[in-house]
Amino acid sequence: MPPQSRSGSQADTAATPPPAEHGQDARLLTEAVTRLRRALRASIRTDYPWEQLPMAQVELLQVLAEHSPARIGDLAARQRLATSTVSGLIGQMISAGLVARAVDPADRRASAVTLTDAGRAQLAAWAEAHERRLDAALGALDEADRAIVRAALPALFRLADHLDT
Amino acid sequence: MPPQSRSGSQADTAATPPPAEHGQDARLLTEAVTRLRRALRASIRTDYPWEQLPMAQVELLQVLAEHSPARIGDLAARQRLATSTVSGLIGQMISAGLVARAVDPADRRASAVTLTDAGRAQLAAWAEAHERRLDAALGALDEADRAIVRAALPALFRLADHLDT
DNA sequence: CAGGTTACATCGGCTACCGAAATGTTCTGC
DNA sequence: GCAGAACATTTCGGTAGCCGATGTAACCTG
Repeated sequence: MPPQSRSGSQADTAATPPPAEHGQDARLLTEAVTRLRRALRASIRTDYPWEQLPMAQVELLQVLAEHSPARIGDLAARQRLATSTVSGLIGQMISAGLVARAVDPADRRASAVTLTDAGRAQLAAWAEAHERRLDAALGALDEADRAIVRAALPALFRLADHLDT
Repeated sequence: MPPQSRSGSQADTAATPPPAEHGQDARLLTEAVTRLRRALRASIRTDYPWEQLPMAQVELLQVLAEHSPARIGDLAARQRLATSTVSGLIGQMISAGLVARAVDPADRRASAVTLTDAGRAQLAAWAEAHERRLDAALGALDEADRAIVRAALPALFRLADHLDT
C-alpha cells in the first residue's frame, strides 16, 4: 500500500461530474479537511520554528488585529469556541505578552482584550511566513486548480455555517 | 462584534474574482479549514453520541476497510502520521475490539492489522451518521455552491500534497 | 556473526478542545 | 433597595490528536 495521494491525475478535476456517488462526497470532504489541517500545522512547524505560535492563538491575534478591544465571549462566538477555551488561550497569550487584558469599565464582569505591540509583531511575522508557504503550495497547482480553490472558499465557509447550525 | 460568518451573501460566490488580493487566500483558506474541522468534529459529537469513535480512529478503519491486512508503517505513511501516532491509535482500537494485530509471518518485526467484525460494524454505523449529517449540510447549500465544493475536492487534495512535500 | 538498519511500542510533552462548577457583576421585579 | 435570576469569566479535569526520542526485537549484509 503506497502512500499514494488520493488527488489523482489532473484530469480528475473535470472527470465524473454526472455520476458522482453522493455518499463519497462526505468521505472525501472530511478526508480533504483532515489532510489540509495536518499539512498546514506541519508546514507551520517547519517553516516558522523560531517562535512557535500555536494556531489557535494566531487566529485570536488575527481577530484582535481587526476588532480590538474585544471581550472573551465575543471572541469565542466568532471562532465558535467555548468561552472557557478562549479564556485559557488568552491566559497563555498574556503570559507570552501578546495581548493585554483590562476590565471593561462599562461592565466590570467583562474584560477588554487588546493586542500588544509584541503581539502585533508576532502576528505579522507569522502571517508572512505562512503566506509565503501557502502561496508556494498554491503556486505549485496549475491555474485551473488555483482558480477553483479560490472560488470554493466562500462556499466552504457557508458549508461550515450550515454544519454548526 | 457579532459571530457573523465570513461567508458573506450568496452573491459573494461570484463577486470580486479579478482583484483577489493574493495574501488573503492564505488566510481565508486556513480559516476555512479550521472552521470546517471544528464544525465536523462538533457535529459528529452531537450526531453520533452513542458510541464515540475518535476521528483519527475512523480514518484508520476506513483505510483498513480497503486494504487489509496492513502494517503500522504503511498506515502511517498513507495518513501522513508518525508511526508512533498510529501505533498508539491501533493500541486503543485493539482495546476497543475494533481491529486485531497479528505478527506478519514474512517479517516478524511487522504487524498485520485487520478489521474485526465489530470494527466493520462500527465503521458502517459511523459512516452512515456522518454522511447523513454532511449531506444535510451540503443540501442546505445552493446548487452552485454544492457543485463548486465537489469540484474543488481533487484540487484540495493536490494542494495538501504540495504542502507536505 | 558483528554491526547497522528496520518496525514497532512506549514515554513524555504539547496543542486543542469541551463541560461543570465557582466567583464576582449586573439587571429585575417587587 | 434588595433578593434572586442572568451574565462574563476563570478554573478544573478530561479527551483527542499529534510528535520526537528511546528502547527492543528482528532482519540483513559483509
